[in-house]
Amino acid sequence: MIEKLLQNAEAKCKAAGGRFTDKRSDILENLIRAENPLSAYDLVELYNQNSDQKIQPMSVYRILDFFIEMQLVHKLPTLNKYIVCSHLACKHNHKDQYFVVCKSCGDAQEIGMNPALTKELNESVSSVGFQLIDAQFELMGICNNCANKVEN
Amino acid sequence: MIEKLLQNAEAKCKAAGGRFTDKRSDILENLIRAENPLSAYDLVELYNQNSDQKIQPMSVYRILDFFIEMQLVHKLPTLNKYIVCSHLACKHNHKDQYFVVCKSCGDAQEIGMNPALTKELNESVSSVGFQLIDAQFELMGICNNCANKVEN
DNA sequence: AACAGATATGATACAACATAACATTTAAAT
DNA sequence: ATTTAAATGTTATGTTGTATCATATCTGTT
Repeated sequence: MIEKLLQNAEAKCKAAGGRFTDKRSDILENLIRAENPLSAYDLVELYNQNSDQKIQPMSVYRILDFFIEMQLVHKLPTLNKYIVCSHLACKHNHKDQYFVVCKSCGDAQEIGMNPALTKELNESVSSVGFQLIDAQFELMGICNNCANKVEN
Repeated sequence: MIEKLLQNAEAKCKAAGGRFTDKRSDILENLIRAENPLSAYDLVELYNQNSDQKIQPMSVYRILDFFIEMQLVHKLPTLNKYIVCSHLACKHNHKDQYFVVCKSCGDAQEIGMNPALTKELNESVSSVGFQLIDAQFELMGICNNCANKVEN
């Protein structure tokens, strides 16, 4: 299963003229296996624990930037964490999506943007004199799991 | 004009059982006068340049947290900067809003969320098993000013 | 196969953003 | 006047991210 995702990722990188090096593959795999979004430094630690090789933060940031450009990874700026794109398995591109993040457990879900929403955002942004470049965003919420556990 | 905004802010803080100290007032005023969102360290510098008193980052962060709680200031996580609420002049509360940030000049505009959008977000979030807590978010765009200057 | 150019990583240092923890001051309420 | 809570001071440190220059690796061309 993960193997498939990695192969698909590799294909996308190569199609875009990028390489899919061992380090990139390992970092991506760690991010795929993670249940929650991870920070760059989380990935440094994970890699250095599980590999003979060592990696440094600078390299992880570069690798993350590369994957973000490839649209295989998304950054969640409110958390300063990174999450794998939920469409790794697909062939086509998904430009417009947003995320809900559980304030309690940190779980994040990607949500595809429906056309009506895209339209609404574009229009409202135009109305204040802007053109939309990137509609990706995050919302804060609580997942049903956590909502049931705590009565906060 | 600014005087009015500050008075209004003071009233809101006091109504919520908070104080509106000189430092808080000065920090808020600096943020109101700023044309763009400012970082906490920008505010430290501004304050220390323009006042006999000195302030430290820790205090600025505390003051910003206070104002965010009072809903007088918003944080823009993609920029790590802070912006005054566009409804400082109003009496009523405005919980749901989002922002467009110009990638070129850093200008940010607050946009009120219309009910249809709120509804759409709530529904889509529910559909992936979450309850929405905070619908505030940022979009990346380019303002017409900058769009006309550069042909990028 | 050897080279040239582009892509990727190594290594060190540092910048920018943010919080922890404990002490002191200031305001408000009795 | 005294107590209590709120706000700020102070120092240190944690976290996130980038600049810069050197080295290695891959890819295509001859």
